[in-house]
Amino acid sequence: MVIERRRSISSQVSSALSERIRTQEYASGSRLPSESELASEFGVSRATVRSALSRLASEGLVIRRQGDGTYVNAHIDHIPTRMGGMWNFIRLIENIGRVPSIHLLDKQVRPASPVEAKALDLEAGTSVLSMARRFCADGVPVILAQSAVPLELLRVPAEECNGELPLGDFVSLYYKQDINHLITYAIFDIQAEMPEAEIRRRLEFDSTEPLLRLEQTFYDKANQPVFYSLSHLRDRLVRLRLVQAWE
Amino acid sequence: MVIERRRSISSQVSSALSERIRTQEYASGSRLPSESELASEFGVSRATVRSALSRLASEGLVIRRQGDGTYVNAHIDHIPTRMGGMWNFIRLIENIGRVPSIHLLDKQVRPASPVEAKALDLEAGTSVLSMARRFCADGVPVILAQSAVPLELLRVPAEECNGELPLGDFVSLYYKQDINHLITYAIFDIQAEMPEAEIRRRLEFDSTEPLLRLEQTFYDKANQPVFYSLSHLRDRLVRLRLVQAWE
DNA sequence: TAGTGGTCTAGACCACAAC
DNA sequence: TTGTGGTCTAGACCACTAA
Repeated sequence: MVIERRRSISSQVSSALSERIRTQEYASGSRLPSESELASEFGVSRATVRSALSRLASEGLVIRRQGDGTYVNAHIDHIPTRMGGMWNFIRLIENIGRVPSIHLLDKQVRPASPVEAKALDLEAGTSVLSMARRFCADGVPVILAQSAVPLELLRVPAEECNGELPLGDFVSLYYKQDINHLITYAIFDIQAEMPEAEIRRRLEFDSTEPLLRLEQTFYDKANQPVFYSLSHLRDRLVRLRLVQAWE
Repeated sequence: MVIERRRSISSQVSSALSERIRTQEYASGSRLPSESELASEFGVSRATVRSALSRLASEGLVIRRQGDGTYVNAHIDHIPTRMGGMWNFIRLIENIGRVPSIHLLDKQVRPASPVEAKALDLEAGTSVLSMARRFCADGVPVILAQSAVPLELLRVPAEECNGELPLGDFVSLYYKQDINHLITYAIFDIQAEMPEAEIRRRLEFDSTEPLLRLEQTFYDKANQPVFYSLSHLRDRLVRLRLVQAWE
């Protein structure tokens, strides 16, 4: 592994390790080299290796046992969504082994609705870029997302924004700041809901099955909301699964 | 703060800091003392303070800004559930400002159902302690939980287990190992569901509102499942909200 | 420019599990 | 007993923000 200067060393080490797990170089359930060995191999301090391993452990990818060793978590192989993958619908769909696609149903600049204004901490009537998007798995509609972005945060005109990009790309391309430097945390609200006719129509199904209603608000470092989205998921088709690791 | 030897120093520091936030000693939105100042005050190294602050940041309780300072997250005041609080129904109910109570509806030792056997990685027909429990908020039923524990993990006879204890207490009292040393991670599966008549009856409501269906499996350090639970939440009454902090 | 948080190091000691 | 991960320190330097 070539150490670059741009990214932090511990982040590069953790990427390298998770890559080895992905490629089965460290087989599922097997024990990793000890922290000291990894430190020698990468030419970094043990503290740096520990920082990298902590990240993997918090994702549930490895399990650390004092006095014993660090092991690849065998159960996690089949878990599609780690904590934090909840906002990433593309990954959610890929994780069930389907090919994801995004279709823009509607895009307009309009005054924020009362709910959006409250969530985004805007004056009533402030303009937002509103988009309705449909996520499909192998062409089957599975998620409907209605999102709102404060116009003032965009560095390009709303007309030039491609509404069929994943959230990460969208933010990287059109926001005034990079997503990694922009978003620090998000709040999710999960409910079960019987969808209205309009939502059923847009998801192209007509049964009476309830949907997962997922409300998401993303905040930046200044603790200002920068993205709001209300989504409906056909949870029979795309599963919402999370991993929670203790410390 | 008196430093004890039992708990780790960083854990004690993080408890002390979150207590100060709770009591408004550090007001909502205000800046905390710098890491160096906190290190001097507690008489520990800056690295230890950083470790404590990292925990709070991952819970979304504080926001750290390089070159600026560490701030109490003002938005989090109204967020009832941090990531990881999902398994704690008592806290979920307290967080909406209600008084929680647990009622045992059913308790028996029986062979694991196929679903339970699969989740708990048991041979078909292995005995489990099965409990049906109802959680109330101010006396109103809001959550129904059906749990299964492998009998062999208990250090007391099933008859002596009090079924009206929160999960943490239950594990502490009756499992062969302490919960903090036992459970390392959990997997959650969330769906929306129209409840069967039996579930509606036990939750004492009769409308056609859909419920959140929450499937939880807890794993120990040896990566063995130790607790399985299938719950139904009246999400109109008790909200499922999560905070996800980036690194 | 001063002060903040972010990263990294080298070394020490401890708690714990396997042998 | 040996080797593992868990904790902590003191110090250094960097990246960034605010004044």
